[in-house]
Amino acid sequence: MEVQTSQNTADKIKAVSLSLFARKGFEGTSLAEIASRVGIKKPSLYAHFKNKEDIFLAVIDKVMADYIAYFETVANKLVNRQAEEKLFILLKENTDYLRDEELGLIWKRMMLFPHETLKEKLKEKFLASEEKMTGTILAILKELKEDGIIQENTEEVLDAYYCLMDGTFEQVFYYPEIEHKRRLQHSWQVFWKGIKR
Amino acid sequence: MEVQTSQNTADKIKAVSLSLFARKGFEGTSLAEIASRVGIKKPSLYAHFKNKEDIFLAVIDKVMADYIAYFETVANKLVNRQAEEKLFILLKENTDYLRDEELGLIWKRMMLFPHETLKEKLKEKFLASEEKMTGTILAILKELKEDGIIQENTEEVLDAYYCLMDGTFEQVFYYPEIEHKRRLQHSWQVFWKGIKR
DNA sequence: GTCTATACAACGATAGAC
DNA sequence: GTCTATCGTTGTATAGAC
Repeated sequence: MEVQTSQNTADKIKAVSLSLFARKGFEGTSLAEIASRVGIKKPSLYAHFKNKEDIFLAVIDKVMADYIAYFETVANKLVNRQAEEKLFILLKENTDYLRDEELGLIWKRMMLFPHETLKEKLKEKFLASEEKMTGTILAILKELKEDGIIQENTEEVLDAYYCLMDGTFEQVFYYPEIEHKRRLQHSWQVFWKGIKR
Repeated sequence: MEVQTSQNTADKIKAVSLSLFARKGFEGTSLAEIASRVGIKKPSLYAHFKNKEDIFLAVIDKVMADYIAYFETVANKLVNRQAEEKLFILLKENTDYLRDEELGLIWKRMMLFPHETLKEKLKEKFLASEEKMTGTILAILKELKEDGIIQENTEEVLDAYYCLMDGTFEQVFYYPEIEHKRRLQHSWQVFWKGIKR
């Protein structure tokens, strides 16, 4: 196995494109700017990718893979923790990860304004990661219920947790980190009081 | 005062543009398509607006004005209601209004991915409506606190309420109406339990 | 794999006749 | 106020030499 000392051109294209697609969207990003930032001429892009959509899909694949990999490391952080802590860590780590501007932005763009012709492909990829998340959450809720810490109505708790997650996710982009932290803390406290026995 | 029997051309342009900007964004919308849907030729647009940005700003102005007007009618619905109900109605009406696909989409786009050169102008317009909202919420919370119904920590309650609002707003776009209604109900129940004395 | 050169369509915008 | 005609630019994409 060879050691990769530096990014090859295809990877560099993907990295540059991620940044541009995140900030400017699919239509707002031109191949000319991508090529320029990579340091090659426009036609050279076609030696690595079939066309613009092909570049976009490669970027999305990487974003998804990175997110799922990150989720695995978070799941590892949860072992040997109290169930209550697990629920909070899951929430906090998620927003911390997506706070990374470019990652969070492209994630948001994908989910809210998917490019028309790529809608179906994106939805598939997204559903896989969502199922994983729900499985993890449900396991924690089961634990909490068996210990008699939270109420019995799992669906209510799960719906409220996802709403909490979506709300804090949204707010990552409006507010500076320090303010967001306070809002997250407060929202969590109310949520926790709301689901306790 | 004359009675307007049908839309004039400028209004038609704004209506068509709202729909296109909402679904395709600023860059994704072409003047050719706007003109085509209005039923005129491209250069005729310039008899009504200075350029593309000018059309976009006119659309945004209308969206904002409509939203503020709607908020007024909601505020009227609140009188003679219990404070708890007020808080819920405010939440529900807001998502109901933004559920209108085109309105909600362009609102979301504006706030999350404002067009670079229009960022400042949009922010101003948005802040005005947000202040109004916060004022209304705080008045309700004060009422609830004085009656000893909810806890004393107003900042915590306000932060959690906004998170609830942002979360349900986000979910308007993911889930079909019937599922969203259930999620809203559940999230609200947990929130309410969480802020009660 | 990278380049120059170029094709070709679509873009926003303007000129000027009616 | 609407049109035809057209400008200049930029967009994606391809051909073919090195």
